[in-house]
Amino acid sequence: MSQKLPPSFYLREDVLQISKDLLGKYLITNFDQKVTVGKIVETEAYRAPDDKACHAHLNRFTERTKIMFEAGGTAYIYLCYGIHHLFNIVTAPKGMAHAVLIRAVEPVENVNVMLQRRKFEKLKYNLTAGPGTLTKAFGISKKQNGINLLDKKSPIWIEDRGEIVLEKNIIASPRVGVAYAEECALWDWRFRVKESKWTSRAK
DNA sequence: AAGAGGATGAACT
DNA sequence: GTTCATCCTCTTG
Repeated sequence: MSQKLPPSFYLREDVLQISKDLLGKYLITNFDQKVTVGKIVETEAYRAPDDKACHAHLNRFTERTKIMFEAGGTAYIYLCYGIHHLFNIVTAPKGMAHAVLIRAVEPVENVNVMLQRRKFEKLKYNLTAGPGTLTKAFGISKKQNGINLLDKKSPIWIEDRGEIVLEKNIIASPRVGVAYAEECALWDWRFRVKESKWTSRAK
């Protein structure tokens, strides 16, 4: 049992709930006829206009942030520190700038392709732990910014394979790298699967 | 037109 | 724990 998540999943207005619901779902990319699959084990929520850590804080609308105002199900990918491509999923109806950052996945299928892209000799727990590393392992880059994950031709999509992560198995903690966001930096908007070895370093 | 800084990761010591 | 790789976006003048 394996099904692409429907638009209704992304169009909800509770980005915190969606961030938690995405745990245990499957991220799949298909580039160069290579299909890679990973189970999502760590996410972070960003929500304009009140969240100071969100690029679209106060609904700031620029060339970069305009993607976040698209309808739920759109990919928001941008370059961080000049090096890392970070993959977010836009949520909520068009006009609301909410997004979920995918921070870590557990490698599931075609791990050898991920190893190749990362230039790893053998499998290690940091293969896909961290928002910048998983995009590299999955071949995601800024070029896919703005695509619709629900589009039949999309090379990136999310599947539900019937797994449910219970609330008690989810650890909420403050987001990382957002110290500048003042009181918002304290919000527990980072979610990870409790027993997973594939999340980025614990706090 | 220019400059600062960032939702990070890896390789150091 | 520290450093640095490295470039796009936004702000300021």
